[in-house]
Amino acid sequence: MSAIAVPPDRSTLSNTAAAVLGMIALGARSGYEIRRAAELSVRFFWALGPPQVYAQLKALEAEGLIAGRDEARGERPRRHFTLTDEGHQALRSWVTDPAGTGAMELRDPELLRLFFADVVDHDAARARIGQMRRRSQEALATFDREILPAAARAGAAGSHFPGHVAQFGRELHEFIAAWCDRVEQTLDADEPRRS
Amino acid sequence: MSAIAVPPDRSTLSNTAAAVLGMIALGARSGYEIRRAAELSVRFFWALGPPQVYAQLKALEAEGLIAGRDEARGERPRRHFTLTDEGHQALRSWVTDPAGTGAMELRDPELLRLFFADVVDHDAARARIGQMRRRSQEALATFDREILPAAARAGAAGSHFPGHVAQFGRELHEFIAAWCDRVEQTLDADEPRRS
DNA sequence: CAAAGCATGTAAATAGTTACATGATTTA
DNA sequence: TAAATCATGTAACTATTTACATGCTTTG
Repeated sequence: MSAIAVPPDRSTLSNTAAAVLGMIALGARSGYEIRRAAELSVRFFWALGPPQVYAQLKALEAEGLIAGRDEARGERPRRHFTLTDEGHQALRSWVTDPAGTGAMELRDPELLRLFFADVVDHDAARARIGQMRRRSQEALATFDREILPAAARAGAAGSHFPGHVAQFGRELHEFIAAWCDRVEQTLDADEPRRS
Repeated sequence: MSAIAVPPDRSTLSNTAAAVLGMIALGARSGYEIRRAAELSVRFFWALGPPQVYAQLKALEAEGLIAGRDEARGERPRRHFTLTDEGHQALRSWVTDPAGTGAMELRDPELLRLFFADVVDHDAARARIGQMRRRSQEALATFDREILPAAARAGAAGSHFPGHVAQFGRELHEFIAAWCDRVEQTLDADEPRRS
């Protein structure tokens, strides 16, 4: 009953390390490019902060999974990275690894408020649901405007799964918006809104 | 364009503080009871680790939002808490606060692997999708066996929103499982599995 | 060429997790 | 009464975020 999610020995990549490695495999070269590309793709199911990106680049290079070369412009440092053969192999192993799974973690302040909405009146609760629906509608717009086009570019370059996953994100928010509509109707049925 | 998510001044509760406060409002008395109840309810959209619970209890009591009394048994310490009037008011303000919203954060190692699945062959990718579907099916079983019954108990005691939110969780995993089926079919259409 | 914005990276602070320590209570 | 399990809490560690520092590049 081994409960270890991600062993700290470096034979297996951590998820964050793999995310950085994978972004390079998809064509991002510098830490900055990784950050930008991640904002348009993995961001919605695996956020990466700047320090994590640079820390992982350092560690991955030390392990020989990526090779960096200096591309500084003047005083401004810059490093460009590519995968080594070991890096490609490590990424494939990580994707395949049947032991390498884990729970989906969700963290949503709006659902949290809704959970406790019995302490306020129905109008306030309905306001929360409206807020939650609006948030998903804005997310849908972001997917259509930014994330799906970026995934389409990856698809044109031969990588199809970013598109599948982006589509998942879009449909997830459609599901949430539709759910908000349904609870709101349930609430209205329970206690009709006084017009 | 104030980008501050949760101001550190204590006129507004942090989400985690509110989660603890809310669990007490719903009837949990000790840190331990909060932890147990949280595992059966808010866990799936707002996880709470033990140290966070006890840290928040201390802070909430210092602010006068909860009142604690000693209920030790022998050498073993134990404290039972109830909301003060200020605590009730703070919880209502937090639930209502229109500025108190934030992004839904998702973190899913399985989606992350799927995102990079172009580096492996189709059978390996299909295995990942199968893994993801199975995970949601197990989650569905947990909802049916534990989370929905707990929410029903809360409903019997007069709190209906836990039930709505639990239902959201269940339907979310139904959505995910159905999505897995659909991508798998898309993949099979693209490259029929060699039987 | 000055100002604005883009590109690159890091330090410091915060939040969250893992693992454990230990006393009470139940059960064999 | 010994062993197992339940209940309660904490110390130490790790991950993540916020905010910033700074140098290039473009544009008015």
